[in-house]
Amino acid sequence: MPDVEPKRKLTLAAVAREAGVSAPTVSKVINGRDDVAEETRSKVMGVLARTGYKSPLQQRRNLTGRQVVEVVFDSLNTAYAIEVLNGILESAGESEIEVLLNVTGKQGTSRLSAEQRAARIIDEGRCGMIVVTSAFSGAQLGAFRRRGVPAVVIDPFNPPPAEVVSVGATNWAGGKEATSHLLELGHRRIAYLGGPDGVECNQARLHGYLAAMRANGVTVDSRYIIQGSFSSEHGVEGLKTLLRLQQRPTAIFAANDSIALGVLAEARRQGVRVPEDLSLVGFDGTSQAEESVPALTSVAQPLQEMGRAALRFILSQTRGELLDSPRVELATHLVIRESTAPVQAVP
Amino acid sequence: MPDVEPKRKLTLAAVAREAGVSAPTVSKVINGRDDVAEETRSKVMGVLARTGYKSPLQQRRNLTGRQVVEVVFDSLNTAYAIEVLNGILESAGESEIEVLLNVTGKQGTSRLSAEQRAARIIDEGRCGMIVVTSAFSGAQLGAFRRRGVPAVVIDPFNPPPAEVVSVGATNWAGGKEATSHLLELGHRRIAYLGGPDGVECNQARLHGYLAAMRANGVTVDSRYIIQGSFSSEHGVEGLKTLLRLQQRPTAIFAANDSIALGVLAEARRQGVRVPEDLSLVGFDGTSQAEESVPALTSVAQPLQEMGRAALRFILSQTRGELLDSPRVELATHLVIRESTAPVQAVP
DNA sequence: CTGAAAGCGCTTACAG
DNA sequence: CTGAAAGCGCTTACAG
Repeated sequence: MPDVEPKRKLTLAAVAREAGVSAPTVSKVINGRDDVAEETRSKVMGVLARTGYKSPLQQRRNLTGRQVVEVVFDSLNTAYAIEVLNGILESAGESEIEVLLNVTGKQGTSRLSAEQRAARIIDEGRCGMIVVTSAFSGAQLGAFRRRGVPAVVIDPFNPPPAEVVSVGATNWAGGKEATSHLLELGHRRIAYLGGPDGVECNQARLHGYLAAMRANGVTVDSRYIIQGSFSSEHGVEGLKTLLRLQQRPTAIFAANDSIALGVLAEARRQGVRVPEDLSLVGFDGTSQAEESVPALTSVAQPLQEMGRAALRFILSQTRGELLDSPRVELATHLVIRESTAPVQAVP
Repeated sequence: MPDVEPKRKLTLAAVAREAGVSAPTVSKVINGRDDVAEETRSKVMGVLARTGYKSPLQQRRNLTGRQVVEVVFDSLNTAYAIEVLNGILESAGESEIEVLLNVTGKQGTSRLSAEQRAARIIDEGRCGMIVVTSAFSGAQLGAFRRRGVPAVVIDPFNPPPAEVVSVGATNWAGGKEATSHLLELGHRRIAYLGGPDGVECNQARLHGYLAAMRANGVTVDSRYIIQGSFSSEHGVEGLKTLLRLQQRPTAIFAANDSIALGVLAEARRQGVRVPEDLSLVGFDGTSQAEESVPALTSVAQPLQEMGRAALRFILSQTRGELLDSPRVELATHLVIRESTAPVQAVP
């Protein structure tokens, strides 16, 4: 006989009845008055927990107020960030979740300490937090977990503590695929224009590149590896440096599309033709790569899907579900466009 | 004798007394019921605003949380939107206001009616709403105002009702300046690749163009005016159409940078050199214009500043201040880069 | 469209 | 400590 009582609204009075005390007594327990016998208090607390009583204020919040997830970016000035954000927003729209957006800028993690922020998130009944590229240290992320705030990190700069869920892409495999593509086109002098040295996804891409080179028995000239930042400026400067070499590379694998577009712009200024004189592969697969002339061959990350996955994981954690793995990597795939071609006869 | 009555808590009943109506009536106004005479409603609204009445829920909320402003975009897929958003976020950060982000997509104004949305905004103690490019009809915006939700519109597609504050740029003056620049370079065959026909800022830019042409005694060939959408595809198609004309234009004024970049990409494919064969001016002054090759001459809008201004106006309204004008236009300015040059000897 | 009356759910003041 | 009674502030149902 299933429990199909006509579900009346759960009031303080009902809790009182259930607990065998008066309404004022329940009120006192809820409001933390101290003029309640310890035995009475725990009896009432038990009923409150069991029935899941919510004050009208809380009920109201759950009715009108939709759940809110806090999303923190270090910056919104990249196509990468926008696509991830769009994925989160789209997914949030479907789940009727609202998105509170925070951009911390380079100065790091804004004025609030991790503790203050965690307290606020709990206080205001938010369902969790998504952190995109850095902005929080491992220690800070740990603090969230300890306070019970569901948190998911997308492409963390450093490996997060084991108990924090993180979402990324198969950067190593992507780097390997990009480089293999160039090798298959006959290129051997392939340069790598990387992002910030210590950042994990950059390292993974670099090592994918190295793995492909090694697997093909190609020795890497160390001057062909130039780490820097994920910016078009780095692409511009990187190409300038590479063109000054005696042995110019015939192909460049750039660690993201911004770098690649910087290379493309500088190549045009220098009269270096892409792909005739120089093949070029980017990473990210942003719309910019598609729209450039020549259109850029690039390793596409499922950025929107990463945003969507992050939100999904927040919701799972909110529901108390356990995730299979604290680290999820979504597959990248190489999109071949116009910026890569077979190597020319080497002079 | 200053008014130093012992400040009793401001209740709904007190507001009713003050307004000379009953408590139920005030309750109806607050909850947006429609069975209230317009006159009564405005009388009560006046007292509510003057006394600064807050429902118990709101009172509670002001104690715990920070203020939240809701920001609604139709899409986040343009550099334009990102820059406006960054302006809002920056300004919000300084004022310790949080930003709730909503993207409605093309389907229009999401699942919620204006009434529901307004109710939710009030209910959750949000301080107002910024709407960027469309997403709400004039009638809907009016509904917000009637419910007392401070609202500011940035670049509305249609002129909003008089009582709604809107922020934009001097589109007409900008269009005129762009066109004058081309005229000064000796161009006479100047085409206009516009955005959606009915959208106000596009019309203003078009009429700025027409005004400059007329002021210089240049007759406009109607085939040189092609309205479409604010997209690079429109630039691509527009240039194709223009190149099929017997009398090709020597210059194009594109209604935004995306269109201009579409023109640039197609020009490169067709072997049309910019600026030697074709001068090109965009509008918006986004970073894309700066980074393209050749760098794009463009009418810069102070997009970040527009975002900042919108948030400022929300806060003024929240404080009950009256604005000097319901419409604010920030100045545009022409940034001359590499995509414009003196007209060549005409064949 | 308005408001007197009844109602709701929680809290307060206080007698026991 | 407890709870009957009064109170508070808002909302609902409905007569006019």
